Amino acid sequence: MSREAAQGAQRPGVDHSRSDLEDLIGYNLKRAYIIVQSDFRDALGADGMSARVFTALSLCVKYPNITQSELARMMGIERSGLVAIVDELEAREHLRRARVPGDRRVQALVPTDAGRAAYDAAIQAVRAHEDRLFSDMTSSERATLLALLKKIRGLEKQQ
Amino acid sequence: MSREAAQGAQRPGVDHSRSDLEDLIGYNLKRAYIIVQSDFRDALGADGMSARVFTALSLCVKYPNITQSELARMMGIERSGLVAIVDELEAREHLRRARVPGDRRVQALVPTDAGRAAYDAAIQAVRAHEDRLFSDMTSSERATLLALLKKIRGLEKQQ
DNA sequence: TATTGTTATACTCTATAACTATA
DNA sequence: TATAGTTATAGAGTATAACAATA
Repeated sequence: MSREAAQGAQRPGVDHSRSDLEDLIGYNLKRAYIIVQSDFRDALGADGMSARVFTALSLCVKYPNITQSELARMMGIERSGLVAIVDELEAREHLRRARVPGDRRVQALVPTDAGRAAYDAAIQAVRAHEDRLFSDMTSSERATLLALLKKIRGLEKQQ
Repeated sequence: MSREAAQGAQRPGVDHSRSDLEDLIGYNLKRAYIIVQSDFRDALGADGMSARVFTALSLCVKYPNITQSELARMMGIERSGLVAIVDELEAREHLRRARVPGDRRVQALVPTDAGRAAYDAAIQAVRAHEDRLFSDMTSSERATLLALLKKIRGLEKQQ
């Protein structure tokens, strides 16, 4: 007899097969997030970019000459936390910190050709990872999920 | 003129208003997760339980006499990581480690009356937090989101 | 005074490896 | 040999506070 069955037997008539947790969006969001992030890591390999480095590179490619402060704000992290991310991308020679004429406080982030190529390869790998992981979900389900997640993102309180 | 507009002007005809990231489930999942977890923390207060401690207590209440190994497996974390969680719950006097007759290696986790009361209060606070945070979403949208997140949870590769 | 990038530091969460006591 | 709980340790990822350079 399994432990679960043994526990259930302690309180007859009560369904122990589902926890309160299973009804919580936060709990399900966390568990789903862990699965997807784990698969992302596997897909990009041992020396691949982490999700946050990939995100930073994506935004630098999309918005060349973005400043670190702007990038941090877009990513929802502190400026201080971005330093190590930019350091890594610079060490990989995917971008460089460029001085901006007119404001010597600012560092513009400029992707290199190698950085753009690395991003193109990475985004293909990431799309392949999602296509494979979510192959049991229909396009409609994926679109619905995306829309609902964006709705949650819209609920964020502005600070 | 905004920076985004300035950047868009650099490559006419290309829509820079949306990043590749916005189409990725993983990215949206992460951003949504951060918002919900942050609101969870605010809702439970400065000396409230963290999400993982709340989860552990929930499972202990639901499955009294669960072992630490079983609880770790249910939570998807290592046994070693559970020690600090159980330590905290024991320090709060929400549960106790009980010796099990017949196998002296095992510690059964038994919620106290105070633990059950604390859980009842916490689950109410958590439900209130989700009801408030997701008040712009219909019951149908929330149910759909839950179902899709559970579908992702079902994709986890078994180790 | 305010902002940009940076450093120092600490905290949370997690994992791996090794240990002990039991089985 | 294998398992349950534990400890030591390290690595992400994050935040806060303070600083120098610059505006």
